Amino acid sequence: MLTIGQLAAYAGVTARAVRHYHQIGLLPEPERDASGYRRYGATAAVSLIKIRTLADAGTPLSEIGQMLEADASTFAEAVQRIDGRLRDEIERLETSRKQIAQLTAGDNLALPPEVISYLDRLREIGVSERIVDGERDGWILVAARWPDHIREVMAGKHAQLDDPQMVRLYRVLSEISEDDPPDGLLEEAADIMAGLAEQAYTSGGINVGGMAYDDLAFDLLDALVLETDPRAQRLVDLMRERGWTGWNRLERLAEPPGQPLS
Amino acid sequence: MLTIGQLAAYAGVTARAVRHYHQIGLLPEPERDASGYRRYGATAAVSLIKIRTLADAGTPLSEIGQMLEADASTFAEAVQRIDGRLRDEIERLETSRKQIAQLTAGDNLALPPEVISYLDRLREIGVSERIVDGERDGWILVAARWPDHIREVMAGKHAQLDDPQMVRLYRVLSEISEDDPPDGLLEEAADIMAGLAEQAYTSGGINVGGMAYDDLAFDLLDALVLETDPRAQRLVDLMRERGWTGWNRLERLAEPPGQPLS
DNA sequence: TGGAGGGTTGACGCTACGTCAAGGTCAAGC
DNA sequence: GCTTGACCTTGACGTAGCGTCAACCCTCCA
Repeated sequence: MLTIGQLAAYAGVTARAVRHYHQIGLLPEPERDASGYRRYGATAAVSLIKIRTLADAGTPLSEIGQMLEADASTFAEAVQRIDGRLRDEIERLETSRKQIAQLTAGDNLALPPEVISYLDRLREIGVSERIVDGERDGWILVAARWPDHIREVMAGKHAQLDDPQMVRLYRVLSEISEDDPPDGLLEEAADIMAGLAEQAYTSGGINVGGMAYDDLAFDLLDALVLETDPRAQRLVDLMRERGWTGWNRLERLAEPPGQPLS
Repeated sequence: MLTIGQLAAYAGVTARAVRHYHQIGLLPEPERDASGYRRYGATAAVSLIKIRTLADAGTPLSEIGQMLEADASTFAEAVQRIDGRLRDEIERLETSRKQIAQLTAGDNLALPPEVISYLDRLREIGVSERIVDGERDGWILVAARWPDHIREVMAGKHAQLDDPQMVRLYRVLSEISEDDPPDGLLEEAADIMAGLAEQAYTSGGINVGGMAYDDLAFDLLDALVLETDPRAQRLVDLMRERGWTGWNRLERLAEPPGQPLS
């Protein structure tokens, strides 16, 4: 007669596992000896080995009991089910591995390559790291909201960088984001933005289907800028003076500036 | 400002998940509005998306916090660790799939093919299903104890089946295992066994290195027989009268039968 | 003004055990 | 007979990542 430890050792499991199988009714509780110890016979050893065989093959404990009593066809059916689950799980993990491989290449954090190259180009232009970080976070929001439009949008943004005015704007914004920016820069930035907005307005700007102007994401983008640097509010105000409202999605004010709206 | 449900929807998770991230300190608790609702800004949305990106790639939540603050090399290191764990997990599941594929082929329950063919041969010979089941359980114990010797052992057992006496023994045992066996069969079985034992004894029998005669497994095998059918005890007694002790591991008695041992 | 559809905290559930805690038991050596 | 170490007992909490009640409060819309 075996003690629980001997039985467990024979089957290559821990005593705790055996007790667990008792608890869930998978292995019947054996007789106790005079001192209360569990005492096992050979059939228990056989049962335990069968249980471990199925468990090692990926069978959930909750199904092992039925499988041990099942006929051949029911058994085969169960095996199919379990194999299918294993396959799904493997597939999931393979997907995870692919995704994590994408993350290895720097701090891109799930951003598509188009965005990464745009950020790199900003750095080349001399845009401050602080601004680039802000851009990155913004694009994270955009990529989450419109994963299928991101390439189109980025193509447009890349083109915009060919305009020297846009480059100038980014550089001015970089200076503004410094701890102690020179005076007058805010106004200069607002002037450039207003010019670019005018240009975009007449040429039609970047219009991508599926990106509705009243989308929550635009509000989030605007909010993100203000959360990142509250001084941005000043720029918004200056733009309003110049006849534009909003930030990531500039719109021409209906009323001329200086006039009360109501 | 977003409610928890809106934030969750934006990132493609459930509100419960967001609360969970608060609980474990992965995402900071936001301000509450007048009615106690959590109110989130854009940075929270960015953080949440970053968290999900890493989590979807298989990063444990407990490590995501540090990863988001890590520099590039620390980050890459962590990615390596996680990828390694994913690889291990996939390997484990692949192994499970292979094992479960083995189980598909009938009721073999992880027995090596040599044992399966032996059991099949027993059935061909006309051995009762009850005896075959008992044999199967016995071989499960043997295979668990000596997985590396099972082929050797089975070769010997296959050879034994070429002896008509052994075939006769199995058939007699089959009859005995019936609910109402004829008289005298036990004696016949004992006679055959004694003869076979004598034969094995003079020829040296099956000796496989690594299988010590005092092994616990032999006790288990003997116990298994008695647990499966207590009437086997009668056969053990008859064998003792014929000068043999044990069952799966017969040994010649030192004293002649009928003499007191002390 | 009522009801639907949000939100709040608190708690248990899931898997397959690992790991204490606080004892009682057994076998061996002195 | 005593100690010591290894083993047994039950009970309970911990793990990962949330899902799912329960019981209640808040908001918005017809």
